[in-house]
Amino acid sequence: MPNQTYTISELASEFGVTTRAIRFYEEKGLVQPLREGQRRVYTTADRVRIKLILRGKRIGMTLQESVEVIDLYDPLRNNTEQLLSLINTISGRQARLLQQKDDIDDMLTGLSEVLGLCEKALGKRQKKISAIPKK
Amino acid sequence: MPNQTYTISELASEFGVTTRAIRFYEEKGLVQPLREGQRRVYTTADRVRIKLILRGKRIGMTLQESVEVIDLYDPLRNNTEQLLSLINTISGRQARLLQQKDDIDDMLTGLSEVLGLCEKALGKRQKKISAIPKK
DNA sequence: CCTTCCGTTTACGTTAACGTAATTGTTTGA
DNA sequence: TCAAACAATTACGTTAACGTAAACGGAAGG
Repeated sequence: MPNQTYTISELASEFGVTTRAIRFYEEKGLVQPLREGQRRVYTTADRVRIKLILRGKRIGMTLQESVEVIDLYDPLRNNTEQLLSLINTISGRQARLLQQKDDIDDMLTGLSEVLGLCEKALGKRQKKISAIPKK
Repeated sequence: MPNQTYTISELASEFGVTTRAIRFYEEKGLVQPLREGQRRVYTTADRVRIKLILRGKRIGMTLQESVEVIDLYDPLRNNTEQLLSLINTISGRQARLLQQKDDIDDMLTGLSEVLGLCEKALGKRQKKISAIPKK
């Protein structure tokens, strides 16, 4: 049943974004939902694209970069030169992603250290650590 | 010899950013270099801050977020409530970073698959793959 | 002395990614 | 039938993170 469709607000609430944002993505050509009269109708393919776009955003990519990455998947080239160029593009992306992982690991290491200090400083008086309500 | 100092253009070229960017960081209070007359003089501490800010940027953090993370390190709190709050903040950051790592891994997996297809499609005619000059 | 090379300040411009109305349908349940 | 809920279009506003240009100052070298 991948023939399911979605309304804009369904997708918006599923992904935790506004309908404005999704329409904006359409303005930018990132998705092209069908229409049922006036209303937009999103296919599962559209849904996946939006999901990938948001994944890109989470790691700091621009919308354009996200679509570039997404577009690496589809009409698989046959021309040799294009293939070589594609390989190059992919390698570049991979390198950046690995750099990002390193950055994240460094930051995680630092945070763990601070966390350790906190708990140590706290352990002198407390045994139970109750979570603080978010916000 | 951590008493070294740097000019703005030294740091700019070392980090591959413009002097304008570094001055902008100062405007935003992210660094506070000394002055030698009119000229800005950066200490190694300033240099580290800038480095951390740029690390944050690479993984999609805003400048504000970067300083927030940096500021988690310094005047280690003693108040219990503040410590608990700090632990919470750190936990939140860690969660986000782990999410980012997952996103990156997913993307890397996808890219590797496409890369595999490329090389397979290419292997039928080519043995040597010469790198394409950048841009 | 003059030019060239940093560096500084001030200030307006720009791009991305939406937010925020305002106005106008359309459908649907009471 | 009529208001409430959801959707669409149009258009101006906003924030972050600089870019770019103008105008000026010191110093170093030929």
